[in-house]
Amino acid sequence: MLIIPTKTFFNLAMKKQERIIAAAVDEFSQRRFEEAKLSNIIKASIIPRGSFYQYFQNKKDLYLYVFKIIKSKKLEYLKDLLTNEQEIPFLDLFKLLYAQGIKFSIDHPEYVEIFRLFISGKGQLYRELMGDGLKLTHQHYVTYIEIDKEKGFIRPEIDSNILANLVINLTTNIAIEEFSSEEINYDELLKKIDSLINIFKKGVE
Amino acid sequence: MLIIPTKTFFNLAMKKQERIIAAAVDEFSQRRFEEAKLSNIIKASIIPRGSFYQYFQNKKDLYLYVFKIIKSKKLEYLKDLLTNEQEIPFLDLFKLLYAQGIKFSIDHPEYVEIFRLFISGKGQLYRELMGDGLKLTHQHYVTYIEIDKEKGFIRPEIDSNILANLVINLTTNIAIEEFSSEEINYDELLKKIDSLINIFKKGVE
DNA sequence: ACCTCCTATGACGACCTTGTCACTTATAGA
DNA sequence: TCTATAAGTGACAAGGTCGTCATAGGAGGT
Repeated sequence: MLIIPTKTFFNLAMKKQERIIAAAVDEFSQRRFEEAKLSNIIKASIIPRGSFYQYFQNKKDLYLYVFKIIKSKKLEYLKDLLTNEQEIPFLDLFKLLYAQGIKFSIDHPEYVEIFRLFISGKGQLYRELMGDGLKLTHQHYVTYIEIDKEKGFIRPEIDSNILANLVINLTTNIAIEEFSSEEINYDELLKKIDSLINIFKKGVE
Repeated sequence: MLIIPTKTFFNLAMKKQERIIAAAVDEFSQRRFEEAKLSNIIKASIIPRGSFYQYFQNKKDLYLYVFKIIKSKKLEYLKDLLTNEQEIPFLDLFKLLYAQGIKFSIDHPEYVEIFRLFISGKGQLYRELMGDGLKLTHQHYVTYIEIDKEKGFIRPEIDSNILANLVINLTTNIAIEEFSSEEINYDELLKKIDSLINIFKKGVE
């Protein structure tokens, strides 16, 4: 999955590179990959069609590059948590991850939109890029959950797989549904998350 | 949102009508509306291009008709529950709805696939067809939850909106993720649902 | 046999997309 | 100033889409 914009692309003036990427982000956040129009990107970044093909092999190449940028930006938000050095209980760790995810959404709504379109596509690209990524995350979570069970933080009857699924589903779906469109207040969001996590912790009854 | 295949369509021999719908279901379950190709449907149902436009105004018309069929079939599975005459507690009602939803998924995987593509599209069509449908469901659920709170089935501190969201998210997403691809055992599924509902009821701690 | 109404048919126009290619311009070093 | 290398350029081919239209076919009534 090597992503190679041409050497030519990197030789370009920074402003030009940025203009192209910005145009691509704009287009890809409005239309999923298959429907996104290179013509729009070209128009918006004011480069001739021919030039584009000197920077990237094709539309997909550009998409992958944009995706790579997004991925690394998101990682910056999560990297401290992902190691879980302090062995935080699973649900608390999840709360933090969730909160960081939301922070990311607020800072970069277009990126989130691209990701949302990507996720919901479930097309060939999805399988290509995500591969077993989600399965790994799932396994990861299951491990944390099992550890929590041993420590007595989580009841042993709970099905680890189902809980992990639930939680993954939350991050990929609810976060977006709930928080992307309307005007957003970070502190209020944190309260919502608390509320949500509490449902999981104590149950509703 | 009137859907009108032509009178001509209904005059057609039943077999022919079914052939066309089957081809449409097949195509629309593989590609979302925008990407679905009329050419494929025409090829698969072995009718000339010109004929198609005597049965339906256009691609969208056909899609709407297919969608209408799916909707009514799904309603058959849920109709007894939706009235909630016996005033079943919310989470138990939800369990039943969920189970019926899964039964539907098993019986009509192609329909589910069409619906999944539709949901994930979030395009213009989505807004047109769903309108405030989901918001109504949400409000519906919130009402049930509040009733349960009064009855003491649900703790009053629980945020009704968040719980309703969570539950809606489950029906539209997890059911599909979890249960569509692999070989399926209905009884085992029911156990899984129980397990899931129990997380909500009792919490994980 | 004729006339009317409904259905069948596929070539075609209009449109749009991606990627190519032959050609031009600019830059930088000798 | 000359030359080599890099970047700029847009018309165009190839391929695909949807929806139309002019014409053909068939069934039934008079």
